[in-house]
Amino acid sequence: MRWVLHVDLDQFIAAVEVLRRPELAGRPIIVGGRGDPTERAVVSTASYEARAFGVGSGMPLRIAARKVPDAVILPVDHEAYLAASEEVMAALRAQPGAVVQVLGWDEAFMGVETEDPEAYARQLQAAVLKRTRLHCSVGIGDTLVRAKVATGFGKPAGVFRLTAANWLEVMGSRPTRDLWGVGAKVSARLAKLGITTVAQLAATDPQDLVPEFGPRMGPWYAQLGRGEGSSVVDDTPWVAHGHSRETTFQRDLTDPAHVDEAVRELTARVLEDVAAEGRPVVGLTLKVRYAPFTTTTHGRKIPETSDRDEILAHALGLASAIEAGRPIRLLGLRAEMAMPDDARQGHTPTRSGW
DNA sequence: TCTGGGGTCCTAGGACCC
DNA sequence: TCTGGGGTCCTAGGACCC
Repeated sequence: MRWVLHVDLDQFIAAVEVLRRPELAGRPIIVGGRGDPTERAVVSTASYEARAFGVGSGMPLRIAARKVPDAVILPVDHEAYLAASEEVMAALRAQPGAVVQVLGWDEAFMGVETEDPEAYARQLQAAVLKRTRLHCSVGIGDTLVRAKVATGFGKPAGVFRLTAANWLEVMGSRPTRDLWGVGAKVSARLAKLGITTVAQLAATDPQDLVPEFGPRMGPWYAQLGRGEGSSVVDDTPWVAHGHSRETTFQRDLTDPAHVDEAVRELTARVLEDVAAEGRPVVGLTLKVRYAPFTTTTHGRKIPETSDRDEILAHALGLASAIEAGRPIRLLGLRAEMAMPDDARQGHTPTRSGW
């Protein structure tokens, strides 16, 4: 029988840090920014020991440090995590008959053919541990959504199966927020319609959600409530649509000359990534976060080009939309690239494809 | 209390064309 | 004075994920 497995590394970033510094094992570890809790930055990952103090991803580093007085605070080291990730994915691909769809540094879907998915999962965990010294949890499902949600029940280092047979029994009484793809905003809008639990969402007529969420998202949420959707694991290599870079300024920017300089620098950084792929740029989007917390974007399609000066001129053009004198906390620039004709759209299963 | 950085996809509404 | 209907393309903004 065909199964979907979802593999998720346990506290991945913190675990990688412990591998190269074994003396940190068992200590509360917080990884974020440049590792300096006096700077503006957020937590990338906290070890289980730090999570016990109420620290989690996305929390301002300053606050996390305050919550855990004797925490070990480390800078983010992308290269190290990428290298570890590649070893993990290689271990997954080495499994018998596995189709592997990478979702991020620390997670992947696998399509496998087996009569005993739990045994397959256990063997997989052992193989990953042997090759990388990292622990992972595995969700087993008959759809991508069910496998993904199942993993949460397996953590840490466990295995959990979620299928049509036990979906409502396990998930029915839980809040819609626990679903993959339902965040704070959507769960609030569902609640406004009287839908607060997964069971209630599962029982909703898909068409009834169209007025609130539109023709695609409405029916998709109803389907999500039932745990249904695609069960196809797709290992087509991912082709990025674009690349972006952001900078949070330690002190808010007000001088237009500094803004101009920041845009030039962002453009250069974005073009490093773009140039490495050798595909021309077809659009630019400038993101501006004014202090304290208003974010706006200014985008434009541009005539296809790889010329740095041309791209820079477009970026500076977008920057002219910035409100003069208003303090700026963050600037981001995204470059959209021309897509090869045969490229798959997106690396994550698309909402419509689920 | 102060909110990263890298992505993807969907929707609304305006501009424009026939 | 009252201003179609359908279609496409584009930008802005929102939402979500890791």
